[in-house]
Amino acid sequence: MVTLRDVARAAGVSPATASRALAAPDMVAADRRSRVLRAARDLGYRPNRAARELSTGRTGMLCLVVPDLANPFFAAVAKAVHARARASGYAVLVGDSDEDLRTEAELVTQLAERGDGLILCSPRMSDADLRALDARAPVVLVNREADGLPAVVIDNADGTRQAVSHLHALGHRRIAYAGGPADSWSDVRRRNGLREAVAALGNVEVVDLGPFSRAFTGGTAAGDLVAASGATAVLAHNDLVALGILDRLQARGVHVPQDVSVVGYDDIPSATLVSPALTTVAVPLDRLGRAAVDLLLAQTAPGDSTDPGGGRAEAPGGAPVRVPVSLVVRASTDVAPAPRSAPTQTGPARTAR
Amino acid sequence: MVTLRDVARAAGVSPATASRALAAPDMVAADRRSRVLRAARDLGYRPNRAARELSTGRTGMLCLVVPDLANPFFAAVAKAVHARARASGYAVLVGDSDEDLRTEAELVTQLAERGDGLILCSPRMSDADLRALDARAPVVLVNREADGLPAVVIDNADGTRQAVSHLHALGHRRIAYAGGPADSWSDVRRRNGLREAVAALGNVEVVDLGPFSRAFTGGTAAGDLVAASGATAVLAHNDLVALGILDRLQARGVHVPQDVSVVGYDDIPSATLVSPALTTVAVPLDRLGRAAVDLLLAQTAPGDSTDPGGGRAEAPGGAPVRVPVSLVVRASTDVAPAPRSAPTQTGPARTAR
DNA sequence: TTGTAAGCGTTATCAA
DNA sequence: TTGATAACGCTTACAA
Repeated sequence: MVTLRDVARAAGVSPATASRALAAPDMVAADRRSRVLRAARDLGYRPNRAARELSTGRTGMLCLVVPDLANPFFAAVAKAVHARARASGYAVLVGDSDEDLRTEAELVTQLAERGDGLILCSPRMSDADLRALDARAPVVLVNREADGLPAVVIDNADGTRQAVSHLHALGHRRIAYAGGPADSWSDVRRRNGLREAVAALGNVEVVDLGPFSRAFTGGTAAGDLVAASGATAVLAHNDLVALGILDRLQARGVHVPQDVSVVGYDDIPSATLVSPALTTVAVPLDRLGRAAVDLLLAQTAPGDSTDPGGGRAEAPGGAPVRVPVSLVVRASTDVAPAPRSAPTQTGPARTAR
Repeated sequence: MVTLRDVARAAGVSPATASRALAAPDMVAADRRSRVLRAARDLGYRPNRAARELSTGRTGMLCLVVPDLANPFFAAVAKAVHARARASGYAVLVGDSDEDLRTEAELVTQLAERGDGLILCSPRMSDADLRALDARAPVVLVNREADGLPAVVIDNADGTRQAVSHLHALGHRRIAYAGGPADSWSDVRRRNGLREAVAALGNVEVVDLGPFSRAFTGGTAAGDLVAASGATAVLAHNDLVALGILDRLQARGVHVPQDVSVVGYDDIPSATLVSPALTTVAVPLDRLGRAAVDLLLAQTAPGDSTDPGGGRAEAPGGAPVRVPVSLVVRASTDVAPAPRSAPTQTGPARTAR
């Protein structure tokens, strides 16, 4: 193994100069610098990570913990985090908690001592535990808020607002909502947006179909209720539920969008793989991931001076970064509602595509 | 920060004894051991990773590089790798090459010096580059073979064999194949399986629809050719292509499976989100990932003695681990083929569901 | 600008 | 079984 001493010797300088020539080129005279650089190249010098870490206390790695890597939602965040981290010279240590609180707790404590900071995606941990963790290593929350911890969240309420507004514009006046689990942090917020939007509109009626599992099967169950609800449109907690509804409605001979319009949330890739393609509230997962990295690096950054008004990233403990969402209109809401009459009739659409 | 010296001092022993008490408990007297353990606990001692790494040369991390984390195929592998690595006390450094050769090359060299070994999933690098990398750090290939490097691959050919056999049993005698890119390592093997199966059966005819992009859109293009081919069944390179075919056929009024049966490959989650649900060759991604970790750890393992006939994992440089695949029959091949007549007719199915 | 030398926290070697 | 002590390879005061 080639060490810095070897390079220094070959270049005829001290190890300190060699170190500086590589890390802080401006601090060393041009001729010596080039000698060092060449020696390093010739010898195939690769700095020893562990030694550097031991000396500096920084690993150049950040940790990302998600509930499920195989979930397209979190996979997209992971991809974005990786890209942004890499662009800043960081490697990514990834943790999959398998949707389990205990696993999550173990994972974060293990990873905390391996990286320079943690990005926690939809963590289930308590606020207190999160704060305790933050004392060990800088933490950034994604899709979750806790006390004053830096966080980046989706503007959940605004998404439902947009969806309702879209449906209202199409003429829908009776809209069903197929919500997620009652204890879901995001569903509460999506419901709030729904309530506000409806209140603002005045002439819209909402049928709460009740909570459903956040999966395709949840949607299957919801589908039957939609058909019986007399609603001309349904807004689902997320795309998986919406896809389940779509499938169930079609199996029952209810045409989408002619008889019932369907709107999802998240815009997972599958939304475009079905017909009709799903209108949905697109969540910019890549922005979520990028913002999280920026927030973390802002805390971790060496130039951690007071920096008055300098950095563009949120100050630690500042207000959460709220990422905007946007409705993507596709075929599943392509037409105006049929006249409000029998719930499950399959009459001709008022407006054909 | 609490160091090992602090613990040693508190326990009234030397740092060396403290180190041993924690790492190799049997090497130290019971009384001292318990004193050290208690002191460590009381003081909240957390060993410094960097120092340990510097001293031992081992990081306790392994690196995983995939072409695309957001691809459900690779996401599943990543999840499995993570789970298996964690069970063995390893953390996972993840790299996403974004399907780009240059990025992949940079990534692997960067990661190689951070972990104890690399798992490369469907790498695009040349055999020579892979060998060169292996000289730096232990490498295990997934879904790729190169020289004598340890690898774990899918039994691609067998999957197509199973699919053809299934279709043949249903009565199909004219089968279309919508292949992937010509330079695809796996498509070549899937084609081989197809050829062999057809040769063995004797009375089956294959229509090669040509290469398609491995995406949904590739399937859309293939769909039209299927309809025109006069085939009663189509086998696609992968599920995405199959889904595209499904969508296109349905848009054209061709009923699946009554008019044409469709079979995919991979069994991505979306395969069950469409109707009819997709019959497909299921690839056990979790086994792929687990096997890869086992293979890597077998190389990395400290007890690297000759171990005659001991370990259950493949010897480095041994034959690639070949993971079996299995056909999952779903609705998209649920009926016997309609009588061979006009290519795109939408006549009634011979057998209803 | 450069060099010397003192760490960084562990593990491993070698006597005792 | 234990304890000094020397690595491990790099960074960084501090001096020159």
